[in-house]
Amino acid sequence: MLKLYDTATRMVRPLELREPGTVSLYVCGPTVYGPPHLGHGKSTLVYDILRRYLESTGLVVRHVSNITDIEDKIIERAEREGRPWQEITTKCEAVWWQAMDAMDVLRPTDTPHATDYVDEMVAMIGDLIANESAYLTDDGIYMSVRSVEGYGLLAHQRLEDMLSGGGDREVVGAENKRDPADFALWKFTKPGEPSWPSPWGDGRPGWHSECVVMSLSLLGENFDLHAGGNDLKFPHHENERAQAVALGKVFANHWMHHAFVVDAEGEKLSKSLGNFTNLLDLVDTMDPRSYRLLLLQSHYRSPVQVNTDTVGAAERALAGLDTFARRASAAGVSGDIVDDELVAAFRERMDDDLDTASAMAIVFDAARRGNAAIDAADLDQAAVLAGSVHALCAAVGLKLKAVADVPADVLAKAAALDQARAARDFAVADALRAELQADGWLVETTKAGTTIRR
RNA sequence: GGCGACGUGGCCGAAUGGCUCAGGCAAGGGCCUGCAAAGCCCUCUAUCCGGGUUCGAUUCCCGGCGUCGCCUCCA
Repeated sequence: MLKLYDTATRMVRPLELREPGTVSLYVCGPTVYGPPHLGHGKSTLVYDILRRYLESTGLVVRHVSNITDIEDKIIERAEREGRPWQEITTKCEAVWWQAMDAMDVLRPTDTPHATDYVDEMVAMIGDLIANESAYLTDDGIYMSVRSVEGYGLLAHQRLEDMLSGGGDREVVGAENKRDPADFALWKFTKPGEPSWPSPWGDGRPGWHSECVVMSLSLLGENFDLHAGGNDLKFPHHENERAQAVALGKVFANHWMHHAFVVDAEGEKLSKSLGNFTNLLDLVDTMDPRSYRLLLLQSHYRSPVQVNTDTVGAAERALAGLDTFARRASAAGVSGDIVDDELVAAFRERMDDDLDTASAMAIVFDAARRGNAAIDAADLDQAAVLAGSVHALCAAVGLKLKAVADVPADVLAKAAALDQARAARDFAVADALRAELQADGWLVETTKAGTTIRR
């Protein structure tokens, strides 16, 4: 069984399932107001890896990840550009899925949109007012965090300590709040802003109310795992939990948070980073699988640098795995047989808080031994290793390419190259190879014939 | 000011109270090859500093230095 670090208890502990055989997972999704950045890529890849791994062990994963399609940033951009806010959210969401598809990230089983759950949010806020956990002010409804037992569970700080420092930071909505730590559940609308009706006046839900309603609505109380970026621990997740707890509901059983994508100085990602402007740029210029492999070679709770150097190194490592897949296929040993011991070793590493780096070390080692087996013409051994490597890679969403896409004219040139070699006309053969290489192809001339790939 | 994380070889990056401290990238040598490439074999280099606990610490504790995160919208 998978053991995961739990932010609430600060321990690696077994992920206990509410319903045996099924994992209920909620991942905080994007606010759609701009192109996805590298950090979104890490987030979605980390949880895609988790999900695929769980599924590979036979579990059913109910994976809910929302689209936040109403939020201050969306409104700001709409106003700034003089466009309808829906135009922005629709466009940005389309771009989001485009990037997800490029990275081969599985669509969540449910992708609730905040705007579809406003009625439920209003109902929940009403309940919070009714039990005096929330109160009405001139500019909206606020949650009274002092009323919540155990507030600070994820922040691991007492409220007083959280509020005592911070230097010159401003307290949002200070003039209306009873306590500086209180947060907005409902914001009354200003002219020209999107709004929904409520018993207290037209307005829009606060961000923290969106996720708690969507997660509880789709997954129900006491769902297994709530996940997101490190920054969401506090206040976002803390505040989601506060609302559920105030209503007497049991919220997530386990909390998972991943570390950021950072720049060369170890600082959190700003707008553009490294040599990539955003996620679309990365998937356009590199093999998107190499970003997945880069993350697999580190730990999800460690910060990671994502730039052309690090992704490039992963791309070359990936090329080695592809080569093994290709050689195995050429040797006719690309079957489905797996080595149970390898799978067990792999799972042991994965089950230990997703030690993907060590798990991948097992895969690389298997690929190396597989290549050696092919060289030694030990095809039985090669078949088991090839099948295992394929299966283990697939378990973390990495699809190896056993066949390269090569256009007919290039293949024709390769055939000509082989004819020249057969005729021992090496001058012509070398010229043809140089031509192909000049066009960006990797050319391998072997006894068995020439292979071409990118 | 409060809370927390991190500091491993040329680079990235796991693990670990002792047994030769993964793996990837890069580098060097070799095998193979018409030559390359790919593959395989071999080699190379590390646990920030100072104390402490211990038979023994990179690992645990304390201190220092350095870096970063959260406390405000944020994956």
